[in-house]
Amino acid sequence: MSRPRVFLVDDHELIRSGIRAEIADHVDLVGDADEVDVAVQMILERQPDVVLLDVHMPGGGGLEVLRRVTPACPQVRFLALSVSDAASDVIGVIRAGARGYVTKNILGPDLLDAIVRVHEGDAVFSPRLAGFVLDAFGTGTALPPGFGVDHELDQLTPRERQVLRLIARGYIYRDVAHELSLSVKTVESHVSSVLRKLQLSNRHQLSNWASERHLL
Amino acid sequence: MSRPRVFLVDDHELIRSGIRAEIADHVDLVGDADEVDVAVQMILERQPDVVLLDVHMPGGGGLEVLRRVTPACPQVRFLALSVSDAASDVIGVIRAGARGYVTKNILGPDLLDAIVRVHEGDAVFSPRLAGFVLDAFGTGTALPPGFGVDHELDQLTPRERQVLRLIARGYIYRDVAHELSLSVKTVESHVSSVLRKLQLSNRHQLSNWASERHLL
DNA sequence: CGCACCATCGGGGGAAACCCTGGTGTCGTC
DNA sequence: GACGACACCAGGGTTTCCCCCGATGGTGCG
Repeated sequence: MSRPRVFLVDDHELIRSGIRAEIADHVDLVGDADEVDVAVQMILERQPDVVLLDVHMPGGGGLEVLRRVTPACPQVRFLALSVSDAASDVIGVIRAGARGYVTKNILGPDLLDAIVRVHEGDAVFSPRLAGFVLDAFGTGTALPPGFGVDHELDQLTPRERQVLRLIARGYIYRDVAHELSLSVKTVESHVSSVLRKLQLSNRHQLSNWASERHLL
Repeated sequence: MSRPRVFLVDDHELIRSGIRAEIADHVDLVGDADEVDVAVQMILERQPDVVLLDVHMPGGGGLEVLRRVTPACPQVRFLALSVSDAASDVIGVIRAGARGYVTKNILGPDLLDAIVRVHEGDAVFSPRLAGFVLDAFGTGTALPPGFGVDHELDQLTPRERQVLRLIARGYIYRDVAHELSLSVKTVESHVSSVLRKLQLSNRHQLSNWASERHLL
């Protein structure tokens, strides 16, 4: 596995430069940002392998970044970085799709290790967090591949899920409508709702989203 | 395509060692097992590309292995291996998700070929089975995903394959054009050719087609 | 009852995708 | 040189997609 391309999001310049100094020799730092909008924009452009993400930031915090990037770029992995070890913070970002969570008292080499492991697909937690994270999701072993958690799928109504499945298979609206005995306009409505709820922008992303979660 | 990582499940040590001898020089044998529980456990751990699976085994048989592994690891492909050529056995494992079925009188080189082809996404059946497998599923074309064999991909010109890859990733025509320094009209041309050659009707089906063959 | 949510359907508009026809030029082969 | 395969581009038309707005019922809840 080659050097991970890492993007850094934190609102404190001091912290950013500290982290840079710790990890710059072993990863490719492809950029950093100190606010949500800029971060989202740059991450989408530069497609890093791993985003180091401060959880507490003005403008929605790391959660907002996660929510806006993940639907469009699910292959970008997030490692949350926070001074807090509050359960709600941890659970929040994990549900939003982060692949790990470490506190800022982590040591440089350990941070590096965490980045590498997230890059390779592992989920990484500070030891004292690991326990209750696993508790929160039931058994630990059920978690791993693809932490994503179907929090998002839960938001959909039954009808929307039904439409989603057909759309994801490549049906055009007309055929979905015929299959479900609906009008095309109704199908459009449902698809719009699904796209809005999953924060996707078109049905191509929807197909990918569905196939990544094996919903076929 | 690199050497497939193969796992072997059969309750007869003799058969296992025979198969090992036949194929060990050309694939990476990452393990074997002689009972269902152990097999499931090890397959989940080692994530082979292809599992050679005996259909008749104590403890539920190969079917049970399929049923327990596939939901967690859909990317693991199964090639069923059996002394039986009974229709019910064949249909059963195919429905459970196996990508192929060969009888044990298969010759070493043919077995090797079958493994490689399953690894590459093809579906493989002993010649005398192919007939009624097709019957059982209606028309041949209803069989896939992954049956039609990649004669289809061979039909495409290099440029068409290049366009295909980008389209399958969800690029819109304009972006494909920009990426390849073409006009949108040229991209349309190529896509049209691809759709016609693959007998698909829109780019969404194309995305699915590509992702089933993991061409990303 | 009011209210929120869901499912259904519609209009209109702009962008994108799809389809067909046809044109150019290059290359290799017969 | 003629022919075919391929890559490239264009015009013009139809369909599909996506988004905005709106409307009607049904259902469940405080």
